[in-house]
Amino acid sequence: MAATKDPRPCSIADALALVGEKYSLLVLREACLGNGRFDQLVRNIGAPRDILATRLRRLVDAGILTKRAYSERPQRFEYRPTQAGLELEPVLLTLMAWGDRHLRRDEGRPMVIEHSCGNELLPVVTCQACGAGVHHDDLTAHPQIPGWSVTGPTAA
Amino acid sequence: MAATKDPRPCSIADALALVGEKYSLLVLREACLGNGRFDQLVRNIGAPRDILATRLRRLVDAGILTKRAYSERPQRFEYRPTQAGLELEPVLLTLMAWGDRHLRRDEGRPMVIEHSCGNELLPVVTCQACGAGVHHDDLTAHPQIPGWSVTGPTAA
DNA sequence: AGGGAAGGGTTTGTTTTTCCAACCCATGGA
DNA sequence: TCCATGGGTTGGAAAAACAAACCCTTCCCT
Repeated sequence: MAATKDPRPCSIADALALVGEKYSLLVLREACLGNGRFDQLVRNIGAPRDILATRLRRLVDAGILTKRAYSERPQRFEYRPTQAGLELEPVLLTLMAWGDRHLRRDEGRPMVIEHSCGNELLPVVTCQACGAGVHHDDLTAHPQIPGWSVTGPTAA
Repeated sequence: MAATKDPRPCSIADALALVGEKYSLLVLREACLGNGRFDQLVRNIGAPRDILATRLRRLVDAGILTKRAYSERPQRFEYRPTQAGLELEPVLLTLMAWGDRHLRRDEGRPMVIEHSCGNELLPVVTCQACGAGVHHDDLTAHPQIPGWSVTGPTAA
């Protein structure tokens, strides 16, 4: 049996250990928008400068951002998303859509994303195999690790 | 021009203000899995009990979870996702897939999700209008709020 | 040459959160 | 009766966030 004090092994938890700290995903948002300079990040995110510096180091170490000079003399830097960082963008888009739907029922949206197809982007999470939109009731969880079963309606 | 100290208005930031605190999304994960009892949450998440109690209050207040009794005498409670909570599940799935890809290249995955189509779920974020998978280069951001423009390759 | 200002941070000291362990209370079972 | 279970609350110590000030280099203006 699992020892009485370690949590469920989980990629969500692991991902959040990297990008789940306060401001981290907002840093990634700005980097994806092309606003990767330190003072832009400070202004657009509203985070304390020291915390931001800490987050940037972590995200660079994790391979989610890179720090590149956009000017030598004077040295000036810019943070850009790596491939791994760009692959987190769908998480941001999905979260943004959720916020638009549930937190802004009557206000306008602060940002609209246009897809290259010409329409406004409404992100939908689909099953790669069948293409259908994903809904809770269509899912069955299969824990791969002994001792970490699941009890509810999503159970294996 | 915007005052020198308020951040960009953003649904991602607003959503994270609700579910971005440490453990909140893991609570939702367990609730979605059907493990919504206090001691299950403590064990499966590994969070301090007092923090968990705080998070649960916040998530219930935010309308993401509901607290329902599964037994009177003795009173025993269970937290279940609301509709709004279920609609956050795609965020979790997308994050899990990212973690599986980037944080576990060589280990096995801790959990596999089966879709009702019979295949293993690989979540893909698509454009509702055209059905295509979403990639960074296909997106153009249109800020709706004067003063919050965007500079980079995703610019409007 | 002197005096900013911009950019990218670091330092210092204070306020919040987290964390851990212990405790509490009601019911139920041995 | 005594202990276990479930669902928390409490108190004190440790860690993190915060705000404001500071630092350093290079450019620009006069």
